[in-house]
Amino acid sequence: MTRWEADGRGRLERAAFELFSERGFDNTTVAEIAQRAGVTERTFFRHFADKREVLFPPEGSLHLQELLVGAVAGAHASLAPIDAVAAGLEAAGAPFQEHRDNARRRAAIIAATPELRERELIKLGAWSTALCDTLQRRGLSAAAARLTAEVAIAVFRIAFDRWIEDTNDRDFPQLIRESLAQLKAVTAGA
Amino acid sequence: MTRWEADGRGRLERAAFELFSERGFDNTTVAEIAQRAGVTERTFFRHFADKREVLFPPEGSLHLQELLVGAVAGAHASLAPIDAVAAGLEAAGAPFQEHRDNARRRAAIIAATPELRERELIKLGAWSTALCDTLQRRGLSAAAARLTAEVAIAVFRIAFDRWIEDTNDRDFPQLIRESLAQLKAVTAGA
DNA sequence: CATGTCTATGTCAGAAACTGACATCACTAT
DNA sequence: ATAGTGATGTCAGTTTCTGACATAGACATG
Repeated sequence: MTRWEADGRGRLERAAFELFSERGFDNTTVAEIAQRAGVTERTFFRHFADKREVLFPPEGSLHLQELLVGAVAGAHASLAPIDAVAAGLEAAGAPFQEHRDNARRRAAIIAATPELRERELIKLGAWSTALCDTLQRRGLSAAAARLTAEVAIAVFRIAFDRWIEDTNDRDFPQLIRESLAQLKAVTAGA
Repeated sequence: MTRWEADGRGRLERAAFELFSERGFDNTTVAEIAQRAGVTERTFFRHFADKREVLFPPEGSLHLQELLVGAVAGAHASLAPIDAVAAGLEAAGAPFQEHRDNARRRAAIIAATPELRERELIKLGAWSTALCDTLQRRGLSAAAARLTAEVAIAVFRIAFDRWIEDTNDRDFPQLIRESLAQLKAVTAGA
């Protein structure tokens, strides 16, 4: 038993999610989030570096990054980098499958606010950096690794957006494969 | 004669650039920028939506976006999309050539502060959207256009970073072509 | 059992980023 | 002349975020 209700951080995340959904990010103050979670505003800022960060908890983002990097690092050495990366993207995408409604709500919140889109972009940038390191460890040159990593993340974002918008319930890994195939077609040139 | 010194906006941009260079973005207040420019803090916020925006004036960003889009739209219809895009990227990159020192200083400021990197990413995202529209007007499917546009911007960013870091004074268009060639190699698969 | 340390939180004051409402004053058109 | 326009100043207020210090339960140690 602690002095306070357990999992203050989780309560803050849920309160923020609800309030952002109801009235939008801009029309929600940190004080309101804290109040709904039953803590102080100051406590909010001890858990999250800033107001946006509450939507990007490390459990989610870091975990996915590890899946991505792990799958790429573990892919058979004979695989071309781009195909090792494909395996990584599918691995990172798989966990979403069961949380589609939630993912959609979250995407809606983020899409509605430029500030949040900025944050999302830089989070994906971190994935790209991690992926780049991993690819270099697979023997790729720094230049090729950077390019591959950036393009891979672009493919992930596009596949994710398609998955969110998709009305036919196609599964995420499949959309990754399709996007990647389209990438190969598009870059093949004339 | 107006009541005030001319070009308050430009003075604010220059003052901000200097101060950010000298002491960094975080250690500079808007009040200080305004003071150096000889205006009020309130005036700053009438010219720029927020403190970061002063580093991303529309004259720069929008102009380049028009070069990019214009070159792609004007590229010969027989060109493959990816090659039309290559022409656009070179066109957008060309103006930098003569302002390399300035570009480098600016890049240093941005690289030093996550908040500014976020803003830069979203600005490039706008380029991507504009490019996507243009590609669709060239007859590309929405899906292929999005993919091509995102990848193109990734190539631009990478080429730009290489150009900034480059010690051999290679020119920007050339770096674009090299990066694009590398992209084709990397996506070709095994 | 007493005592001390650790950790998560509360309290408070304050800086800095931003916003809305209203005033001012040169310039411009009628 | 007079009225209107546009860029700025003034000022009060909200919101985000930070630093310093206090508090209370959990836990270990003697």
